[in-house]
Amino acid sequence: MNEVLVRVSSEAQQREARLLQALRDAGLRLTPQRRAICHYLAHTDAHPTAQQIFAAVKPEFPSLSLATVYNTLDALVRLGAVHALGGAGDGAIHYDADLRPHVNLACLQCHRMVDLPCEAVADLNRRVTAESGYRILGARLVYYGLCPDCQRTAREASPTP
Amino acid sequence: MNEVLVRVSSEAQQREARLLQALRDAGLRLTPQRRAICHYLAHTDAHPTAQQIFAAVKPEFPSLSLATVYNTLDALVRLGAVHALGGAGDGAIHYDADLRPHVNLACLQCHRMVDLPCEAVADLNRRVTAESGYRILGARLVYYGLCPDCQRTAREASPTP
DNA sequence: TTTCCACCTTAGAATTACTCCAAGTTTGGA
DNA sequence: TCCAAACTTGGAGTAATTCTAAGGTGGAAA
Repeated sequence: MNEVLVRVSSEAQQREARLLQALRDAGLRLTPQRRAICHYLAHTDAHPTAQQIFAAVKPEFPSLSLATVYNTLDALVRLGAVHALGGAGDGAIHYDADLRPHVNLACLQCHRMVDLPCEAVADLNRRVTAESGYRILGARLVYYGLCPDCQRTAREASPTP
Repeated sequence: MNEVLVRVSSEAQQREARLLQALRDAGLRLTPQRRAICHYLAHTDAHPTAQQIFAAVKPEFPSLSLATVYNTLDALVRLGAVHALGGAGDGAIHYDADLRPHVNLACLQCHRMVDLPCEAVADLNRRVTAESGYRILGARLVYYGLCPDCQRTAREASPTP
């Protein structure tokens, strides 16, 4: 196992510990279902929807209900432990347990969502902090559009730039 | 009528003209329904959902169909003439005809949300467009934190920064 | 360790936002 | 004016999310 993989694994474990601690601190119970949901959220780089989380955790808990997934996600979002990213064009909400400042890119056609590390985000953070008078605790930056692949598809369909 | 109202009205008229021109330029037809939807979008400061637009325009066009609203909004978003803002917590998509760069500031304590005009947003837009390879059609930039009033309240309650 | 109850999970029905479709209507160029 | 392409409409259909009532369980207190 190389250095990068070790570091990534460590980050995921830290994320998982942070999610569980947030639930504990709020006086909420750590049921096996909630632990499994937090584990999956912390260890994925995708930005899964509630349905995808349900499908991923279901094999481990065959009795798992969608309502439990929604309940847990709602709690984590209200505690500020995960970010809810909506409007990817598929009508679903995507969840992101990575709270470090970054831009999310959502494709309105294929509905995939990816991260974009961006130096300009730090600059925006500084300016918003300085100009707003707010004590900034977090940010959700989502850009919507067409990914390179879907732009190519659209151009082939209608050759009007 | 004072100077501010005149200026606001002028901006709304410019927005409306821009929306209609975008449809014309794309070779789409300017039906009365589409004109009414553009008029409402350009003259509201709220970020209405498709349902709200439908309810607002319906009195003028009793035969108006929701499908027409969605069709028109879809065209305007694809043309980049309005921004689609998802994930407001209500599962619906909100539309914004104000393309000027700004961020939303949400206070976690008093739950008020305000706009912050910010030059740095234009810079971020440029960088995201250049670095991502995406065709950007919209964005939702939300910062969470404590507004000045609630910071003062929090300091008085627990004097540990 | 045992008890107990407030909180949690579950299944399925209900709600809501949005999309699809076929038929009738209208726009805007020729 | 004429007409084909584009648009509108109403209703049915799809998918995400929320609600509800009944049974189950985590974890603090005894």
